[in-house]
Amino acid sequence: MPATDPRPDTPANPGAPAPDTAAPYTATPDTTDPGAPATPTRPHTGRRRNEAAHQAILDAALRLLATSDGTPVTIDAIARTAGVGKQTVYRWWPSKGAVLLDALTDRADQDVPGADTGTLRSDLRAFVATTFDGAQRGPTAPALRTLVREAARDPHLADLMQSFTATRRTALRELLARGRERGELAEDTDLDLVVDQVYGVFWYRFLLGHAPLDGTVADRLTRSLLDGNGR
Amino acid sequence: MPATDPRPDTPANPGAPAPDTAAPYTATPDTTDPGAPATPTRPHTGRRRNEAAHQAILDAALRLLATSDGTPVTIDAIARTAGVGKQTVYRWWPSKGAVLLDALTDRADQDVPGADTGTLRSDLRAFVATTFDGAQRGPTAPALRTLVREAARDPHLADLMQSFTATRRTALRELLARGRERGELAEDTDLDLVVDQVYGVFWYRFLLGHAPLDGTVADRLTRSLLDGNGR
DNA sequence: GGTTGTCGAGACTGTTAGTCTTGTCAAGGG
DNA sequence: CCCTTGACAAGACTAACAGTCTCGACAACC
Repeated sequence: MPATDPRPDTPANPGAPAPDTAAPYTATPDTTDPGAPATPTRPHTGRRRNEAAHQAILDAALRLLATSDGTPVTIDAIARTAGVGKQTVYRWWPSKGAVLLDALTDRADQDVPGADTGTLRSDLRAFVATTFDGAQRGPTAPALRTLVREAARDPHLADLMQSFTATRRTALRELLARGRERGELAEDTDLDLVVDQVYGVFWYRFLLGHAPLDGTVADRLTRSLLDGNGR
Repeated sequence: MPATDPRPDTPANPGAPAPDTAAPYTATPDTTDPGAPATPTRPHTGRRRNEAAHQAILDAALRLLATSDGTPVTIDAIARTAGVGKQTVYRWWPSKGAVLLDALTDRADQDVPGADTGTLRSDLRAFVATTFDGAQRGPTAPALRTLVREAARDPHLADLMQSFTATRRTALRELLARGRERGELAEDTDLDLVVDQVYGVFWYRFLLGHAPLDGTVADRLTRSLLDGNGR
């Protein structure tokens, strides 16, 4: 995504054919440039960026990320799988982590569930359930787990991930603030703590995998947050 | 608890070169184990283990762990700091992670707060506050953070850490079960979920450091868990 | 004195992130 | 038509680091 892409001109052409294997993608496919670039700051000299290679790298990264059994994904493997030189990867991304995160966000549905269903309880329940579900569907789960593992050692990636997750944290916080304004939460509720209870449980179970993260748990967590467990 | 180092001159314990001290993972220096492990098959020949080196390694590891600014602690650095050969480290610990965890647990007060103060609320409050406090006092915090970062890439260490934390998880669960039997928790309470809410928040905030983990938060979390936030 | 096993020191292997080099190829500009 | 510019694949290279292996010395016991 643009956040990690140092290039000023984004082709904005997401419908790339997405080569499935290590096919060398025929370096003469495009482009005649559909539509003039938005800001032609400079007439641009030299060979143009190979968009097919760009996508091939992201695809390869995501595929490796998804099938990695816990072992770290290497840049060499990504480049080889994409049929691309290593330098081509480093020309467009500053670090391995940036490639990985970009690969994940390139495909992950970016819909942050913040719908207003009328009551805090159902809003919260939906948010939690969607979060739990979304992280475990498709190739997302192993990819995300690998990504976090990499982030533990790569401060650059850790930063990127934090701003990535901040979006969702904010959405949840606003959902809660809405409920508090409606009087569905005690006025002295520490919203940040509630947010951290949700995401704390989520990441804790997601990463350790010692307990489920399903609809039942989403229900119980919602109830616990709103009603407590005492009596 | 550590050391005990009976001077080698008086082998009250004839064989078994020192796995009786702090060494849960038992590097098994010799013996090829298929025989009876408890009985010393041989009266021990050869030079004895240098207990000073053992402690020097643990001390060096803890010091590096505590002063590490996020960068991983290397075995070379530990050995050099301890004035010890690298092989001496690997003779007694199976991996870097094992050394690090041992260094931490060697010093960390192992008191798991499970005292029965009479009411679930105060038990829980004390447990949470002690957990929050204990992790942030002294050299523990940076060491623990580094350890988790290492564990993210080292499955062996991840295992060790999981059994290390299991003790505390169990203590908390029993504390909750006691309260439930007393009727202070709803009978259908999902104890594991409550445990994960506590430790989820703890680790989440501890590792990300985006929000405090102090007495006030401990109070609020306890209240949230027991009474909920809704109204 | 002989055997055994530890010691410090450090060379060595294998892996990986990231850089640099080389020869090539596409897109302009003159 | 050639020349400059910059992307490209391939792969050599550097720098870390975990973990292994070897060596000569040394200590404890027979």
